Amino acid sequence: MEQHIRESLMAAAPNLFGVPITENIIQFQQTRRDVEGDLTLVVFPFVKLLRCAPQQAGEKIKHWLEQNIQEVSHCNVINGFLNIVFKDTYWLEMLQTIQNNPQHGLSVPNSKPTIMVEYASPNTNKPLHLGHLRNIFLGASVAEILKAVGHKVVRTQVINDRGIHICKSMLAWEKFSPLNEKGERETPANTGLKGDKLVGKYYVAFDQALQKEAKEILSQWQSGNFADTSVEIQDAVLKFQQAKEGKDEKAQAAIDDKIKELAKNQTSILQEAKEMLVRWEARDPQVYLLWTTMNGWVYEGFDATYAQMGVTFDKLYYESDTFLLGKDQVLEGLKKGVFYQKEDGSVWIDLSGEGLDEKLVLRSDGTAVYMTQDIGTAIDRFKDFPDLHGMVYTVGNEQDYHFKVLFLILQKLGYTWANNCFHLSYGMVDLPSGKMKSREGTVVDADDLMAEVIDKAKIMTQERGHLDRISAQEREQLYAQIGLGGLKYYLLKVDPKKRMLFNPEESIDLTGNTGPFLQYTHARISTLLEKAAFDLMPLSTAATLKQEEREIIKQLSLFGATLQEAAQGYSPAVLANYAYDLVKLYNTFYQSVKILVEPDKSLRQMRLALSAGVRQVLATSLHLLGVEAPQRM
RNA sequence: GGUCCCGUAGCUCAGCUGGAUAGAGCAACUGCCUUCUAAGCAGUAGGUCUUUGGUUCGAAUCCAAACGGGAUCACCA
Repeated sequence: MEQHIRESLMAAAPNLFGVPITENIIQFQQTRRDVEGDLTLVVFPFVKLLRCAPQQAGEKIKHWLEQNIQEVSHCNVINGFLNIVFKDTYWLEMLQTIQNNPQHGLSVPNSKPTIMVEYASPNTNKPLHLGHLRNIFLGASVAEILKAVGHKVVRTQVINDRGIHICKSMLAWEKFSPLNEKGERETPANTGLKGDKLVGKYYVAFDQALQKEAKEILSQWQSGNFADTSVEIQDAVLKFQQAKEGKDEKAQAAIDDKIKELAKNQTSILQEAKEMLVRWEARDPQVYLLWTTMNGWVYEGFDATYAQMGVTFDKLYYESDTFLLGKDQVLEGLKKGVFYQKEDGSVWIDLSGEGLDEKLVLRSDGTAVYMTQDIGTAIDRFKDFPDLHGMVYTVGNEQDYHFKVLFLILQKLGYTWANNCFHLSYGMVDLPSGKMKSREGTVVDADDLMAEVIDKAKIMTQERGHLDRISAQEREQLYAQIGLGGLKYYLLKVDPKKRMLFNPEESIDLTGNTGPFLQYTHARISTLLEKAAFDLMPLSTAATLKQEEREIIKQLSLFGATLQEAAQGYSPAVLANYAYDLVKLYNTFYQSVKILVEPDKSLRQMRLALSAGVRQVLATSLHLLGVEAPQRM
């Protein structure tokens, strides 16, 4: 409609104003809520052109609109704003169109290029936590949104299944696991523990042992005992200790940390873990068996968590398969002059021209670093999926710099698709008590949180729900839908790039801007339509619309554009806020108007159609957010 | 210190491709269930949009600086 008015106005401009106008003069915006109108044209840009007061210019356009645009009922000009009111028939036809199209707002599936969306990407040494939840819900939702606007989507994750941190839990399990009466070490089967939890337990055990040993070494150093320490380390420690003299508290603490780091490196347990990594890289059968076994436990645990979360993946990448990738590309890039080599053999890229630093891409011993691997993996993915057009990496904002560099390197290597790669960077999740720190035990476990939220939903639903016609089994399902729906919505309604506060109490709230609030409205409309035995039928276009009703149709008509905006900005929050606004409008309507008991048949039918439209768009929105839409609650 | 992100009501957040009197929710207070689900609705109260300059007919929105919070600057991943 905007486009229609814009084009007509531009075509008429030479006659109407005596001069042609450009597109950017015609600026539309949403009409203020306290003013009559469905669409507002900003008059100011015309003022200069026409050399008259805003009021005059507005009146002129107003008359033209009223006479030449069929859908316009009337207009008013206030303070340089031209508010256009459309005819009721225009809105009723809009409602009819929405009603006839169950795909309203969505694009044709697979009509746009393939995008790979990466999210989750956990380490296999500990269970998933709250931070992962934000990551996963975000990535999963963005994948759905991209699909809805027509992209083909490949959902993927990289499983960080190798490295020193994995060896730590393996080693600790070998060293510290008690034996049962059959002489077996602890397993998920003989302890009943979830696999990822069991492995995580030993990762913690490793850290405790490491801290303990490091502490002993530190106290030896403090008392001047360097018997078990090499001369180089001793020198370094002494140097640091001297450097502390005369520094402020903060600087001293920083130096202490460095000394502690040295002590940790001296521990026998860390040495053992490093040796284990070497043996893993040499494919030592014993270590490999241990590795496969323990990772297997973790995968079983993760699968259970993902199932509870309701997320899936189309393709998995394992770091153990990909960690050697990228070296060839780096060497090739070296030939092409993209990279350069230092005397010690290490390979670097100079990004100072782009305002960044120099960055290492290959160690002097020829082994790969994180960046090397990511270069290789990205290129590999485009080989795996020849029709791939771009990628979305859902990774925390502490890696902003890394991805900036990665995309630049890929560009410089000549991969044009690098321009279609996007780092979906999201802020950290804070707790009211501050930052989550695994060492201080303030990490919120994903499984625990989901269970808690479902439990709370159960209690609250039993208090106020309408459960009489729901079977016991369906009730359990409903509690999970409400609990998880609330949690997902809570994490997704905030702009991804912003750091957010996780308040455990608010996350399971049912009132206000919450998941259950949206679900409730969906359930309420569902039972309403069921009771009315609602069926689609042509609407009478003769009805007069109340303000509440036209507001809703207007909002429904914006769904497609909102979806595009959410896709473009990779922001489920945009969609969440849209859905919330829609629900608020509907609830106002619902409370102020009779529907089922409305005696006028065509009015009743129109209001039911309106309700059905809201339910349809709401259900779609919730689905795109990964939130389930219950029929009753 | 360099670079990047953030700063809006007591709290959590919208609004940010410049436009009218800056919006929600929570918390507080007042009403509304003998009528379709009150997990709802209507209302009251709460703001120098961190500060200072600049651009503009017009700035929460754009630019610059300052202040405050965070991240990041490894031959770690």
